[in-house]
Amino acid sequence: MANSNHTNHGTNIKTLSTIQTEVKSINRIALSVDCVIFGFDENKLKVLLIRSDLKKFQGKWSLLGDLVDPTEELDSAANRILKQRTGLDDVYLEQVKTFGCLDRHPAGRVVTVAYYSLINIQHHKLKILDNELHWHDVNDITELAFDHKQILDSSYEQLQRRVQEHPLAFSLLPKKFSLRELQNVYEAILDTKMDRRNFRKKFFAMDFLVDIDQMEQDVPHRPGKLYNFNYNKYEKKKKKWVGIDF
Amino acid sequence: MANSNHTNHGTNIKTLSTIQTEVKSINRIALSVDCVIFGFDENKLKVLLIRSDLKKFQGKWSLLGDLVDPTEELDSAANRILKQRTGLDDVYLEQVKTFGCLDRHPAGRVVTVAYYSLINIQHHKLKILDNELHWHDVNDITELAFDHKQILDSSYEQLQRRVQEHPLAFSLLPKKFSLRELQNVYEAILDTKMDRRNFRKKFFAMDFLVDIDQMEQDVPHRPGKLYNFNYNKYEKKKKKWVGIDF
DNA sequence: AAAATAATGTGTTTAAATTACACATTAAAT
DNA sequence: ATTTAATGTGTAATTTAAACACATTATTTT
Repeated sequence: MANSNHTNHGTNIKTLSTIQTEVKSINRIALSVDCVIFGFDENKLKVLLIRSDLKKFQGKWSLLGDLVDPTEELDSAANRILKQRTGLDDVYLEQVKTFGCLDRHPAGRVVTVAYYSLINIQHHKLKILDNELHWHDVNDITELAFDHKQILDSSYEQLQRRVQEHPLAFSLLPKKFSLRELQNVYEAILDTKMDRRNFRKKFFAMDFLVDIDQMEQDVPHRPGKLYNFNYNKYEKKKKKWVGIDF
Repeated sequence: MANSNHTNHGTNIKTLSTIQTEVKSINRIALSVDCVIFGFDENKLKVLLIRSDLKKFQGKWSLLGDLVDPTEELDSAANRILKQRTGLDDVYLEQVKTFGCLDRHPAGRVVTVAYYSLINIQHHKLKILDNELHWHDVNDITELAFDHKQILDSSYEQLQRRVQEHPLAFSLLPKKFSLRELQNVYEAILDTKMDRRNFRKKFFAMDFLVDIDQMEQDVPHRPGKLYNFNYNKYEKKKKKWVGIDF
């Protein structure tokens, strides 16, 4: 933003650049961050929700969010919420979109910046326990408090797009995973079935999987081999793609 | 956002749901919208910039933006800026990302929601004239006021991604266009050269171009045929794609 | 008026990527 | 020892993308 104040098309345009000291209090707006926390369990894509305790949304579930402090970075606010709710640091976090409908919050104008994050459910299973937090199947959610269903939908769509072009799926899995687990993640996120042979072929061709020479443990069937994802190699080789298709 | 106030991991979490009436003034933040206005001229991708009149950024160029009024929708603010600066309604507009670095604005904490828009330069050429607005080659920009270079880069990257999967390019062209012009747009945005025959084949195969049985006028060479893009047909047939590639 | 110019317009061949598809192997469970 | 249920692997067919050259048309130049 920020510019000169010209008269243009008969409209007097005053902008931030004319404000030399501070933005007037009357122009300020409450800002929040909402986190769509995705997990993967029982071959389903899950999202972590909390019961709303607002009267207006009694009994409804909502995303995890909080106001942004004026001295706090947006990403820091998102990370703070994740740490508070899951106990996890260093989770995959990506901004999705900002939602600012005038009537989206009963407390008045609250603009919210949506993030989604991908976590490994096993890593924090112990930390939910009590309270009103629960994992929900993404595909079973029909209604949420506020405009959170809309935020969830946008986030899920962005996840579906991004997971096809970036190595996100691994953030939902343990460091060691079998190809079957990996395929299950993709099938859950993209809501589709894939051919096992072609799936394996594709990933082996990419050459980012490291055979760590270990097998699955405690599975009720023939154990599969375990792999790591080599992020360093990916960072070096990742492709810039060009193609038109719609 | 919005939830209960639990004690969790030793941290007392108070959130919006505890605020029944209104968010405290002290928690509010100035919010702006910045528009990256893309155009296409002389076979180059252009962006509309204005000279900053902030002392701190004297002589520097900046994006077009303004504060969001607390009673104004985010999209409305973006449309208002576009209308003010270009005189255009109904332009293609897409939210990119929200930038909120603590020190991004000298006037204090100002969080800005970035949008990019695609307009046909010819349609409003008359309206810039005076004032400090100018079109700049996207690829020649090395520095901008505020964090606007970063905003431009993010917007340009998003445009490059989206233009490959959605029919955005047509928003930069007149309703009637030749295949050569269309290819020039893609080559400018993606910064690449394409084979003319394969390009035409691809678009004819998509079957969204309507031959309007007219030829280019006043071109200093053999005129090409003119086409429309059939948005209705596209909306009906657009594909949901599934594939993994990174 | 004729020749030169500079762009449009079109098909085929080759290579690469994706899809479809079936059977042997291994460890666990019975 | 047998059954079960998953892992693990290769090839052929199809589709998609890439490479590539020449005739055509309107304009411009001579």
